[in-house]
Formats: sequence, structure tokens, C-alpha cells
Amino acid sequence: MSSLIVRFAPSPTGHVHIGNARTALLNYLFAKKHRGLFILRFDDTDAERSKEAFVQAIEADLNWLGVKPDAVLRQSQRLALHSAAAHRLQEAGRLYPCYETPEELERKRKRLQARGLPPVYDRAALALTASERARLEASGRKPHWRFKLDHRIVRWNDLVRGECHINCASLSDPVLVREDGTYLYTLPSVADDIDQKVSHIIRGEDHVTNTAVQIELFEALGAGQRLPAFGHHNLLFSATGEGLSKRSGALSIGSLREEGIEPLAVAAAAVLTGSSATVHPVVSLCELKANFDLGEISRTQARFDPAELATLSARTLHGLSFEAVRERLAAHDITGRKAEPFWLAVRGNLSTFLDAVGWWRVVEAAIEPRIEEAEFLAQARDKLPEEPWDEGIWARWTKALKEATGRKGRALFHPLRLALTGREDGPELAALLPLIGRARAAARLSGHAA
RNA sequence: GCGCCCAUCGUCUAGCGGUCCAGGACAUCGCCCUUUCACGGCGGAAACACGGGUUCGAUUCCCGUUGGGCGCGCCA
Repeated sequence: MSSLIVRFAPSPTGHVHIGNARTALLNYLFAKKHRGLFILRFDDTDAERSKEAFVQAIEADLNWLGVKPDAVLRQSQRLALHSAAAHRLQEAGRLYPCYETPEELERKRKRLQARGLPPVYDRAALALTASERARLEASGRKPHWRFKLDHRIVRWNDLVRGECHINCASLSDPVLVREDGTYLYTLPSVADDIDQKVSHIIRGEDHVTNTAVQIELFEALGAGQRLPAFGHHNLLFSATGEGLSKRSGALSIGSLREEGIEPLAVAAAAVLTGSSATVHPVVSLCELKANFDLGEISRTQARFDPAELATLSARTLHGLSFEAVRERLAAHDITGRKAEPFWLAVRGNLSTFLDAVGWWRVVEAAIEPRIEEAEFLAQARDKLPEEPWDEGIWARWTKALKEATGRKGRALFHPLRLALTGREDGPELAALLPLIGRARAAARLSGHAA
């Protein structure tokens, strides 16, 4: 029994977009590949910006992608644990009160930058005497609390980036507790990771610097012996080179779904882009799982092209078995004996799944035929063999027509396609005709809607 | 500004000193198959950012330049 546990920890302040989805998928697939657990944990410590509607939307989007969490948690409901962690840090002398206002801090940063220095907190509050603190508090100032970093070089072997190191002396002591006593992301995140026995933290490379701070926190909280492994994947960029952030709504999972993009195509593109694996259509998340490897992810930022997504989606559709889409077809009342041969006949011509509904109408409902050459079509109708029909019916019928009329090629086939389907292009008629059936075919060849 | 990371066809990438006049995939172009579209098959065009080193020999190692990314919040 493996004890591998991963988590995807979005803040419910926006929708899932392709970049987020990638992190979620990477975690999920990694967990499933190693028979581990996948936790969905909402980092909702920012009460101001966190919205319940986003919680619902994120779960729905993940579900659509096929990412099924083994557990769903909310940080906001685990306050006691976070407070306990804060107290432990305080007792260990790693948490100290600071009284600067945001404006003062901003000024300090500006000053340092102007001198060509990194904008790192100067630890002025650490030098405050007890009476100075008392005076500040008496004047109505409330403290926020910082974690006192150990100024050393923190190293870890990253699952995707290899050996990494960060010099904590170049970092500001992070604020863990706000002036109003609520916690910022850093502390709850680590406290929860410890509590939930998270063994692997897979996230975007925008978190590499955080890792040093978090490793120190893990250690300060006594979890130094059970440090999780870290893996930081590269970030995706739009075709025009902008970062794929919460702001780029065009690449949100919801909008992709509305455009009719296949979830498996989104997943394949999200997971495979930016790695040395070639982007290719997959039949299931299981196939994708077997196919990806954190070590194959590149360290460079990768461009994500939505245009490629559309063709990948079509190619994905072309390879889906009837079983894979049975329920989705049923949702559009595409059921019964004809459903499977129908799917097999049309799937290769679909751009989006919804295109199938149009073809189902061609075989199952009344359509207006397009009459190109009425006389020839009447002749064709008269030569229609009696049922029962099998797959060979098209070949036998058109062969007979060819002999009777001398027509061949486009002159023979084009009028038939137009009358039978009402369209210029589409799947092989050999597969479609048996599904259309004799009565319907005869009527259409006569120019009647049927 | 400071720190860290990165730099190969249009795009995603393989390459870990000679096997590379650089390989694959997607896109693109041409041909074939086909009544049409799609699929499929075959073939073409297309890249080592720049400058110094090291070396008998650099895409591959080192330094610099340029370019890009990330971080530097009482956001997550």
C-alpha cells in the first residue's frame, strides 16, 4: 500500500483555466499512476476574494476533465490546526510581531530598490524593545507576525527541475498572520500539508522561491523528517506570449467546454504541451497517465496554441469508441440498435461532438433533400433494392445504376449524396445508407422531405 | 533594480564533444487514395540567439551579451 498523497490547492478566486487545469491534471495523474490519493483543497484563507460560486465552478470544471478528488477540503474550516501551528512557532521563537503599516513597508521597499538593493524586509521589528512595543500597542497599533527565517541555503531535489537551491538570506521574513489575526496562505498551506500527510507537492514554477520558506516552515513545525518531495512544472503562455493567468478568460475550461472542445483533448494538450512527449490524441485519462512523466517536463516556458486544440479535439473524437460516448449520445436521444453503427460511421467526420446530432437527423429524422437531377434520381429510386439491407447495399445499388445510366464518378455520386443527405460532404454513404433505410431514401430521392 | 531559471524548425521538443550538412510531433506545401469533406499513405520546405573562450573537434562545456520567464505582497 502506497502512502503517496498529492493535493491541488486552488484559491476560489477565479475559474479554472488551462494553466490551472494542467497543475490539477499533473497532480491527479501522478497520484493515480502511483496508486496514491488526490486531495482537492480550497485555499480560501482570503475571505475577501474567495467566493462560493468559484468553489462550485472549480469542482464542476475538474469533474468535466475527469479529475475526481478522493477528498475535498477547505482551509477556512481548519482554523484550529493553523492556530496550533502558529503557537508552536511562537514558542519556538520563530514568530515575531511587526508594527509597520503597509505604506511604511512600501516606502522601505522603494528605498532599497532605488539603491540597487533587493527589497527585503530589514527585520526592524526584531530590534524593538518591550517598552517600544508596548508604546506602539498603546497608540492603537496592532501587530502582524512574521516567520523568522534561518538565513541559510535551502536545497531540494526537484521532481522536474533537478537540484535546486535558494539562499534564504535574500528573502524577506514572510508575514504569516495578518493584523486582524487571520492567516496568510503560507502557514495554513504547510500546516495542512503536514496534517494531511501530503507526500508530493506538484505545482507551477512560480512557487520555487516559496519552497525554501516552506521547507523551513516544515522543519520549524517538526516535520523536517517527513518533508514532501517538490516538483515545479513550467508555466504555459498564450500564443501571443502573455502568461496564462486567471485573467485570460478565453482559455478557461468553461469556455473551452462551450466551444465544444473534448475534455480529453484539453487534458492531453494541458499535460503534454511543454514536455518532450508529443501532443497526441488519447482515448482515456488512463492512457494519458501511462504516457506522462514529470521528468519529461521542460524547464522553459511553453506557448499554448488554442488553434491546435481544435484539431486535437477533432482527432480525439475520431478515435473514441462507441462505449466511450454511449452516454453522451444517449443524452441527445441517440440510442437503440442504430446508435453504434451510426457512431462508427460518422465519428471520422466530426469536428465537435455536437456535429453528430446533425448527422443523426440525417439518418433518423426528416430532412429536406437537395435535388440536382430529378430524372436520374427517380431512376435511382426505382432501382433501390428491397430490404433487408446490409453494408453491401450501397455498392450493389450504385453498380446497378452505373450500368443502367452510364454515369460514373462525380456525376453518379454527387446527386445521390445531395438528395440522400442534403449536404455536399460527409461520411461514406456506404455506411450511411443502411442507416437511412429504404423508405426514407426513396422519399428523398423523389424530392420529398423525409 | 536584486535573486533564481531558461534559450534548437512557425509551435512543442530530441540532442547530454565527433554518430547532426541536427531527429520527431503539430501546423504548412506537394503527390497518392477518394463522388465530396475528413481519415490514411508518401514526399518537401523549415531551427542550433550573438560574441568570446576550452578542445584536434562544439548544438553539446565555460564566460559575457542579448532576449524571455519566475520571484521579490498584511495575494494565493
